[in-house]
Amino acid sequence: MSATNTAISPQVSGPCGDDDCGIRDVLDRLGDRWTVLVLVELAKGTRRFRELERAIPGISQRMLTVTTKRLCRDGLVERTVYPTIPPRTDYRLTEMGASLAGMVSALADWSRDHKDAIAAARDDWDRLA
Amino acid sequence: MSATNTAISPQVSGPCGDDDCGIRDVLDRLGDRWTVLVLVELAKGTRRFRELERAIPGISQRMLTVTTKRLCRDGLVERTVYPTIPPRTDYRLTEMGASLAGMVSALADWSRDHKDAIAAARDDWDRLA
DNA sequence: CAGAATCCCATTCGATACTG
DNA sequence: CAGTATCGAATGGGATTCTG
Repeated sequence: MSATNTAISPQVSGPCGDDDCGIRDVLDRLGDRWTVLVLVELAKGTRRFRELERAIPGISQRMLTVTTKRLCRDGLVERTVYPTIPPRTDYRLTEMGASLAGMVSALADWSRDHKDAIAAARDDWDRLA
Repeated sequence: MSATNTAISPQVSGPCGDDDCGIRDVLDRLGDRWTVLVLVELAKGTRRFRELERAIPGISQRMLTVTTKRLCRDGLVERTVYPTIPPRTDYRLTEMGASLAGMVSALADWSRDHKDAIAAARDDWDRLA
């Protein structure tokens, strides 16, 4: 791998010259259907399993379990289990998770700013299909 | 739950309250295997089909075609065809595409800064598996 | 060179049912 | 409540072949 110079390229600040540095790991999570929504919801504060489920319409129990588990594995979310009856589990962002949520927020801002332009471009394209 | 206070939260500026605004459209593209790499390569300048293919090791002709086409459809990339023999096609970012590439760059920076921490978290998790 | 078309496998995800 | 387990459909993407 070329570990030489990322400083030359003017357009791209310091991302990844030839390979994908670590961005694929991140995008593989962000890219799936639910991770971002869970992240955004947890950015508002600590949530229980059931609260997340209700806050994210359409998510299945299975996918919520899978998604939160992956986030925990990556050190982005912390899980606290209270062995009460009925059981209770709290999910909250770690510091790193909150940091990522900030990035997601920026991306969400971008998306909102450009969603109309994207939709218009698609219309043009599809009309000429 | 309190649906009032997004202004209190310091981490999340103004993303999307309950739904996913337009961010899913963006992440659906960014999330797939090759879009980001094409974006990063085009951020360096105009590229021909074959140049992109060589610059992105492992991509198949099919996926390069599919990926560039999707980017064109979304108005992020412009295609210029020269009806010569042999044919020649130039790809370049639109203004909006360059803007998105900037976001991707920021995300790549974040990924690089945290990839070690993420890897460490995964190791910890997997060790207790 | 720059694709389009086809085949096929792997992964993802939704729905459902069951458990401590 | 907070999960786990299993199954089937849809999707993504690789390899290959063909064309202007």
